[in-house]
Amino acid sequence: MRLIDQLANIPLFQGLAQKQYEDLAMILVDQVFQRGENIFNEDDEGVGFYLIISGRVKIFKLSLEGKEQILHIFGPGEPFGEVAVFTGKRFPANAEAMEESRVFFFPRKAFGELIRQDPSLALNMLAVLSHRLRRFSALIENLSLKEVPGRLAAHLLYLSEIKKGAIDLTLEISKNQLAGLLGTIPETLSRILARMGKEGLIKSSGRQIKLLDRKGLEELASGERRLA
Amino acid sequence: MRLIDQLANIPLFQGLAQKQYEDLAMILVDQVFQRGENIFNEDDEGVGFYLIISGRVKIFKLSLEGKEQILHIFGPGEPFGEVAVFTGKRFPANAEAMEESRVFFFPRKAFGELIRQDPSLALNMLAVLSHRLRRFSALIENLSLKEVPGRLAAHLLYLSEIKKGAIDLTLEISKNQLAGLLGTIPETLSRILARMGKEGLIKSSGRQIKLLDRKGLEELASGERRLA
DNA sequence: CGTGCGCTTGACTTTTTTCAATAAAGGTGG
DNA sequence: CCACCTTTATTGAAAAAAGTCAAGCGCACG
Repeated sequence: MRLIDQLANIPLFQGLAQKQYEDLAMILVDQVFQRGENIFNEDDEGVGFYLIISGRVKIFKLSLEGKEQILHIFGPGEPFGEVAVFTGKRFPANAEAMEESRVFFFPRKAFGELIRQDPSLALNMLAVLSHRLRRFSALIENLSLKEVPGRLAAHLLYLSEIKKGAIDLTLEISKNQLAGLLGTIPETLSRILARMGKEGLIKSSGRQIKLLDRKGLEELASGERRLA
Repeated sequence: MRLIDQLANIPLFQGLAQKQYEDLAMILVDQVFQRGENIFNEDDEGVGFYLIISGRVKIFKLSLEGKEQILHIFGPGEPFGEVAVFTGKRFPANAEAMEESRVFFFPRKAFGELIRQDPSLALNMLAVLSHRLRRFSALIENLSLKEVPGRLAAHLLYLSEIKKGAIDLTLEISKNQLAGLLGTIPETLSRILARMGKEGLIKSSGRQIKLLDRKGLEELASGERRLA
């Protein structure tokens, strides 16, 4: 019954009845995707959703010219593709494994039954979606209200916050991907990183970034300050 | 029983048991806001959510310099502020009545009880949130992947689609607000409208906009074409 | 009838992207 | 372990897009 224990540790499935775990285990499909492998594409039929067991998956939009805007990067324990399940429409974005990733796939119909039976599951799912909407609000705010240095500063502070205020950060993604996450391109990111370094706000080498002037970064993020 | 009938016609409350309508009617607070009146602010405690009965409400973020990014414009039958209910955190944006608006307020705790009792209510709410995430994905895509002419073209086509393909559109909001919705400023919007007119894509006067070259607009929206 | 707001236009500045070239890093097979 | 090749990152110069500032028009509303 290893599988059931695994499910019980997922936040999304917290606090369910034993029977629910068994049912979940019955309907899921265990899948593995290789690094770079495509999981689904925008406009594919949304026949179910996924839950990451190990690895990382990026959800992104693509422009005609090939520029990509990353919407999310998800890791273990996080579900993705649920929106299509509840709207009954197609996936609104693409999903690709960033490294070898194991995921559980939950078919739409069967999962719908389960959720109908257990309000806790529905409430958990509501919390997940709400949290996601909140993150999107922040992303939209950044994209439209801040220029790139502000977005980057906000992102660095966010990373630091996740690490309980740590000053030494290690990027978990390539700078190309970070650019995609910030809604810009690698060249621009590179320049801004360099400028932040010159102004003594950060010290960056490779994927290591050290925050030297937190207050300065906060001012940048809020728009009170700008880079020379 | 007028109130209950009113509730039964709201998509969010579709298909509930009679008892649920009575309960909903018991907990709601009937409120009216004047044009321009503030309903809640970003970072206010999320003590409940709202449902619009009549009027229109805009949800928006504000930058330090006062530029506003409109996240949503909601009308009758649409709920707003629910994210705070399910995350237990503060509101992620501001809400303001765009005209005299009547809303029902549902206190967080009481509503939580109801949702726990009725999976249909939870499922409806999931559908609403999913739909919203989908719209946000589109907004993010537009903000980061398209330049302003493309966003405007996409928006005009969207308006036309809502009107079943009508060619004559009437803006329901001021151009200032349209600018906020598109993530730009009034001056830029004004210029682009003028350029689209010169190129024979549209004809605009005041709040009337006539689409003259749908294919051209589609090309703009997808990035295949650009304005001279 | 004047004040104010929404809208437009012009000139100018800033920010970001594009294009191109090069450097550094990382993995693969010999 | 090294040479090779691909991917990732950086930098400069030029072009394009959007934003700022300022001025002016027209229309609604008190």
